[in-house]
Amino acid sequence: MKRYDKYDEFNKWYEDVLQYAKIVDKRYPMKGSYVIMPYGFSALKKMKNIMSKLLDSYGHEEAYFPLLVPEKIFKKEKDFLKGFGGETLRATKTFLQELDEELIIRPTSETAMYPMYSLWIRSWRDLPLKIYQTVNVFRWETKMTKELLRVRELVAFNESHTAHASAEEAEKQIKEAIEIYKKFFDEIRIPYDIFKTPKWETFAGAQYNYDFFTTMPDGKAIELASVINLGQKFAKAFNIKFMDKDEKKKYVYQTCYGISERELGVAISLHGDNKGLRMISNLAPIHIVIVPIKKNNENDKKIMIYCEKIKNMFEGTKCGKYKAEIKVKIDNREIRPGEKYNDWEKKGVPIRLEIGEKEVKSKTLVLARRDKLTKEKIKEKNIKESVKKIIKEIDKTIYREAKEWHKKMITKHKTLKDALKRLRNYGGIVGVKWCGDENCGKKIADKLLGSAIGYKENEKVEGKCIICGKEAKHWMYFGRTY
RNA sequence: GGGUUCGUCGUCUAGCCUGGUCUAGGAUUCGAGGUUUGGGACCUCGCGACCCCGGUUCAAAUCCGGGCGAACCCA
Repeated sequence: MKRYDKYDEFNKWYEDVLQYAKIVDKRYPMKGSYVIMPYGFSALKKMKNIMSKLLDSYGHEEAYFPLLVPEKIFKKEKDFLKGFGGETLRATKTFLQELDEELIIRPTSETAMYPMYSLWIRSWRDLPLKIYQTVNVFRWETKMTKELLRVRELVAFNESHTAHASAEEAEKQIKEAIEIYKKFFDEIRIPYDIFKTPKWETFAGAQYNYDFFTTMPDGKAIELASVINLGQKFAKAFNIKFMDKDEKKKYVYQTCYGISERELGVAISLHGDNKGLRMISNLAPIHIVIVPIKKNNENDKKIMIYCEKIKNMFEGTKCGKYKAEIKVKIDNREIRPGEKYNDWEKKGVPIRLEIGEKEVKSKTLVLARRDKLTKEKIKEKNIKESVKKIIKEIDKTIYREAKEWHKKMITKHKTLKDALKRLRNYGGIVGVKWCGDENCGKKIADKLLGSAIGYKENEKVEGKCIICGKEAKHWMYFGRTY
C-alpha cells in the first residue's frame, strides 16, 4: 500500500485515504459524481444530524421542495440567473419527445422555494418563516472536481431559507445563522474564520454575505459555509408580500445559508494523519473496535465470550453533546491481528481494544488510541470510564492540532511582496491593508494570483492601503481557493 | 482562459521510442486450499487489462487523426 504525506502530497493523500477507508468510490463513470460508500455515508449522516438538530433548536422547520424548476421561474431574478446560469443543467426532452416547458435542475433552491413562499406568506403573523432542506443539487463544474470537496452533484446540500418582516429582523437572522454555524463547526472540530465577502464576490442576487473559511493541508483556502442576506431582491422578483400591522403590504426581507458534504471532506482532511483517517467521536461510524487475538486452541471460545461481554457493557452508552451512541464492533475476521490493526487505523476508529488469552486471565484489556497510536493496559472494571475519558481526549488532541494548523495558516503582511511570497511558499490566507475600494481589492487579488476572501468586520487596522496609499479601512484577506 | 503530460487486470505498474518475440509481464487485491495468528507473515493454485471511434500496415497496446477522461504547470 502506497503512503503519502498529508502535507507534501495532499492530493494523493486525500484520494488514497478516501479510497482505502471506504468513504467514497471515485470510479463512478462520470466526472464530478462520486459514490458515497456505507462507512462514509454513516459519517455523513451523523454530520447531517448535528446540523438538523441545531437548526431545529433555533426554530427552523424541515421541508422538501422539488428538484426541477420551470425555466421561466428560474429566470426571474436576473443577478441570480447570471451567477448560476452557467452551471445549471436544463432538462428539455425525453427519449421520445421534447418537453412542452423547459425545466432546470436546481443548483440551489431559491427558485423552487420562493414561489411557494409568496403563496404561504400573507400576514406579518406568518413571519418569520424559517425553513430548511437537505437535498441534492447539481452544479455543472467545468474545472477541477474532487471527491466531497467539489462535485457536480452535491448530495447533502443543507440550505436554510428565511423570510422576515423587516431589515433588522433579517440582520438578526444573519447573526443567528452565524451562531448556528459556529456551533456546528465546533461540533465537527473544524477551525474557521468568518469574513465579510467583498461586494464584487457577493452571492448572486444578494445584498451581502459572510463566509466561513479554513485552510486545507495543501495550503489552499476553502469556503466552508455562506451566510447570505438576500435583502428584498428575490421578494420583489417572486412577489413575496405580507400585510403588516399597519395594514400596508410590504415585501419580505430574506436570508439563506447553506453547507454540504464538503464539510465532511474538510473534516477528514484536517483531522487525518499519514496513517489515514482519525474520526472524531461526533462523526465516527464506529467508536471502538474489539480485536480478538486467537491461538486456534480451546481458549478461543473464552476470548470471544469476553469480547462479547465487553461489547455488551457499552450497550446504550452515549457520548458527546448529541448523546450519540458509542458504537462497538468486534472484528472476528479470519485474518491476522496486525492486518486488523492497520485496517482500523486507516479507517480512523478512535479506540481499539485487543483481547487475547492474557487479558481474559487477568480481566484486563489492551487499549490502543488512534490519536497518539499508543497502547495501555486497562482493568475491566474501569473500561467504561476510561473509554469515555479517552474518546474526549482524542477529540481534544485532534481539534488542537487542527487549530494549531489553522492559526499558522492565516497571516498578515506589510507588503504585497511578502504576502505573495507567503502564498507561494506556504499558501494559506494572507491579510493586507486595504482602503475598501473595489479596484484596489481586485488589483491585490491579481497580483497575489489568488482571490479575495473578505475582511473581518471587527478587526481594527491602522495605516495605508497597500495599492493606492489612502487610509486603510480593513485588513483584507486573500488566498488560493478551492 | 493558455500550455504540458498521460490513459494497460479492482489498484499500482512493465511493455510503446525502434509495429511482429504480447497467447501482454510483475506487485498487490480478490477466490480456493494449506500454514499461521500479540503489528500488514508465508506457500500452492486460480480469476483478472491494452479508454472509445477511425486511419496507416501483411501485421497496431505500440504509429497517425479525432473523441472522451485524468494529472500537472502557467495566467
